[in-house]
Amino acid sequence: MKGISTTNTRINGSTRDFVYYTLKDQIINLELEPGTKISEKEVSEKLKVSRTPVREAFLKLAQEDLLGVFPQSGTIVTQIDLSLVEEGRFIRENIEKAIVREACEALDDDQLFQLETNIRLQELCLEKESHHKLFELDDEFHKILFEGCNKIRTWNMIRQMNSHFDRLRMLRLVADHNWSVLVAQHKEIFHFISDKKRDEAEASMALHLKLVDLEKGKLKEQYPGFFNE
Amino acid sequence: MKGISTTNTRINGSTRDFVYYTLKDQIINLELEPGTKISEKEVSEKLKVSRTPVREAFLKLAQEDLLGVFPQSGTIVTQIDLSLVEEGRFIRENIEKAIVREACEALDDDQLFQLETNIRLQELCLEKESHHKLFELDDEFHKILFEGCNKIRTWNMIRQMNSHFDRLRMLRLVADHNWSVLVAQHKEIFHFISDKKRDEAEASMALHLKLVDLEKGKLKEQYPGFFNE
DNA sequence: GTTGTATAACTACCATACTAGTATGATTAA
DNA sequence: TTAATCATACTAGTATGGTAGTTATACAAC
Repeated sequence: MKGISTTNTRINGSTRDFVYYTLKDQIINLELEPGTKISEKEVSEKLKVSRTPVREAFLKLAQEDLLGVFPQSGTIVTQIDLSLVEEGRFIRENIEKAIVREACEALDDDQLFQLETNIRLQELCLEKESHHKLFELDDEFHKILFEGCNKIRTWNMIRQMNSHFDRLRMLRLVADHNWSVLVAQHKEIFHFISDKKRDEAEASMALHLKLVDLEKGKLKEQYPGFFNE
Repeated sequence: MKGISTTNTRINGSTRDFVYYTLKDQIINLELEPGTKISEKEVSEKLKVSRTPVREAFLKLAQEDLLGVFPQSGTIVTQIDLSLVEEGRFIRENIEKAIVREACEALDDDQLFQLETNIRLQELCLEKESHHKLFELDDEFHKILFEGCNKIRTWNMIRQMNSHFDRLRMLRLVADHNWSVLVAQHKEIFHFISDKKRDEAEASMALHLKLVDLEKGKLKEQYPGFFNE
């Protein structure tokens, strides 16, 4: 039961979404560690809601492979599955390579400005060492690209598909490896886009999304028990 | 309420999944036409189950954008959204181009044989004019490629993301346009794979997934009311 | 010590009752 | 005739009770 916060601030209107976002946050941030056993009843009591919305939140999280539901038995926070991480990465790489090419043509001045602003904020996070915020800005950066290409639903799909990838990203930030590389790459991608250098932008993006890959093994050593197999 | 079958054969164990697959089938097959209004209570009575599993099936279908749920108001089968179709197609194209390249190396003899068998069956469907079966075989063909590359979950994700695309594919088959082109393309892709011609395979796949695109407008004219905007 | 079994304490699943919004249509007033 | 209001009949959202299946433990037999 450890880690389930009781702060009751509803982000969204519906109870179901409130439970969903609360749990997802805690899972991605690894406050709810992989392997932790949880139950509908337990969560419903902690969050002071009935079991129905909790159950529905569980279903959604199970679809993202963040929870493993075993009928009549129990529910656990899944371990990080490296082959799932790889599939997520594979999807992101191939989609975003195409996106970044399109972005070279599609982005308007306002969106380019948004990217620039975003990068500045990332640099600020480097100084302040606030990795949570950096995590969000990283997502935001990529999201802007998808918005510019009118493919926001594609982005949402990727986000759903990449929960395992996200937990690894979070680990990487916490483990305090070179954040600056990440920001530098964003910067590079931005410049290639605004210069409309499609091939370079694509290559840079591909490299960017291979970063995590390299650190997989290291992280698995550092945090065994978070991983399966 | 038209179109909601009452045959009570459980494919899967859980009531929830039974409801989910029943409804999804009917939506993709356009038995439940876009725009149709349905309600939890109505479906639960027809299928003789309680509202809870129906509700949970609704949630899942809503996540795939096949149902639009309006709180305290009602639920409808969504219209086919061409921009969603395009996003689905975009994803498939970029992922499957990468997959088919990998497939040139990754597929073993057994899997190549599976593809060959599949194509034979497709040809049979051409003669028999059974478009439902052809639809399934089409999916199966692509699925084999993903399996061969150890990316089955990527395929599942794509399937989820492509419900709108699927409805258009179904329309295309029903509207009885040249099915033989489709089968011929599968054949071509197969040969490029077994000959390990990566570039040609990729190009062929890209073309294959652009087919639907061309017929969009035609189908929209033929079936207005199925589409939004 | 090991194995088999009964049982008690869980679990998620499903059914149903209740709540609170929303749309609609009749009624009334202008 | 038109516009506003209220009653009513819907809807999905939430709460809760009961069921059937699983797991773990205690204890008996070997």
